[in-house]
Amino acid sequence: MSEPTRLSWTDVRDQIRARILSRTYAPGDRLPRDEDIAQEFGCARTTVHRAMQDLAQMGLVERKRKGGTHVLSDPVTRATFDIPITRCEVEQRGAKYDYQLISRALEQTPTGVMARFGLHTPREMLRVKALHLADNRPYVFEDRWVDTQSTPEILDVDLTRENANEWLVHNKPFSRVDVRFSAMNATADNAHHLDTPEGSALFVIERTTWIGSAPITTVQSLAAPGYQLAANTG
Amino acid sequence: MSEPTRLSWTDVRDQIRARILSRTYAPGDRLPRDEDIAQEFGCARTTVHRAMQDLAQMGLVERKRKGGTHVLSDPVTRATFDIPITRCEVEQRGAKYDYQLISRALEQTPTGVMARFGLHTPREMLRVKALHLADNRPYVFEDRWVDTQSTPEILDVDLTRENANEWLVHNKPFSRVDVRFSAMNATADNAHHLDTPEGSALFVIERTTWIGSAPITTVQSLAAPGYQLAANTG
DNA sequence: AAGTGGTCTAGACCACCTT
DNA sequence: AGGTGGTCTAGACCACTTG
Repeated sequence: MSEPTRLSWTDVRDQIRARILSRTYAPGDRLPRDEDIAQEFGCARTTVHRAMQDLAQMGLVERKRKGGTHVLSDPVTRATFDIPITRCEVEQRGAKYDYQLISRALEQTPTGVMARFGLHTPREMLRVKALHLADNRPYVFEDRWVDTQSTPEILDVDLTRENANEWLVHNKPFSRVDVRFSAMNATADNAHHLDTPEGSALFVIERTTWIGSAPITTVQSLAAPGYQLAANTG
Repeated sequence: MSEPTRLSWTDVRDQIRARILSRTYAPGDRLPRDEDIAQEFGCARTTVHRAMQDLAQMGLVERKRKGGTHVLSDPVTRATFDIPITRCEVEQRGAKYDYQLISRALEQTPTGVMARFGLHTPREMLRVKALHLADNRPYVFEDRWVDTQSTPEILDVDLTRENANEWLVHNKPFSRVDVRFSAMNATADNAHHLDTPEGSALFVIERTTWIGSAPITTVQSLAAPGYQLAANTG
């Protein structure tokens, strides 16, 4: 007798997904209750729950207590990106990594930086500009602000030798992060550091972190032309 | 007696995360076995498992059978983005949405498009250029290729009235998607459609979909200057 | 008020990976 | 070979939210 192996939650997930793709469950439809699906597949309700949890996280269905499970009618594409330490990113491309400190100074935060942190009053922070190189070519130019109230230790770090990006990642855990992507034309200053014509289109990553509600750092990373960020597969 | 309420998996997750943030469990460290943690917290192993699953997905720890659970030593920032249907995006900003078809023609795929699909030989596809407007101002210019082998129905759609973006999302489910972000300078043609100076930095979203291994569509969306994409919070 | 998803438990077995 | 995470089950109770 060919007894079928027991269904796993991924099997259930894939079957349900197939039904959604084939419009057996069409956009907007309400799916059967977990318990009924469990009965149909001959598995425990927990297994169906695990499958549904995954589908909900992928953005395929929406689940509400009492409301049941519905196929989203205007599906969104959900993509996840990993933003590694710049050195790791460079080395993973098989390139030689180098780092140059460009400037380091205490400055009052301008309104743009205050907005990123959600602050209403200016504050003195450490501003650090630095360049990351891959195979001796400019790779990413970063303009960073570090809050010296939450992170006074940064003042003692020799940033000519140690990279603020890595020092923070290794020494300053954060509890909240905000990430934004955009594009901008290189200013004369940017262009100079990145060795690219003024006005070049640069890919911009803005990353701001907090510990609790206290600001830690915000950084605007400008990637040299040609930079492309790919979503995680899977 | 104040009997503490039973621990939920989110409580366990938050406690473990706090220990990681406070370096109780430092980067590279191996965490205790799930079962030991369960005993410490006085809960079932399943509950610890659920908590760990979440931490692993956040990119804070790595789990391996037999190898145990380790705190990642080079943590990555993981961010999730939702890319909605353009109309929804515009309407959610409280703006009026409009759409204009710019061109529609059968063309041989150039090498760039073949590469996005992973094809080795050129193929004739339907190329559709269109403009999305918010409050009568150009918002996103899209340059799309639709595979007429997998999606012949597209040839019968009146794209002057119906928007290829939405038609595909509602009628052509996909099983795999690739998303990439970059930046580029507006060409004369782009600049004209987006009503912006030539050379403006444009935010670029490339989105390619397949059903099984068959290509469906690939689209390069160029956002008007000022566009910014924010990661999901939470 | 009642229906539905969310979670917890305890135990069992499986599958992968390191040693 | 053995240790660890991964999953399944069956049952129970809880919590949200809709009618």
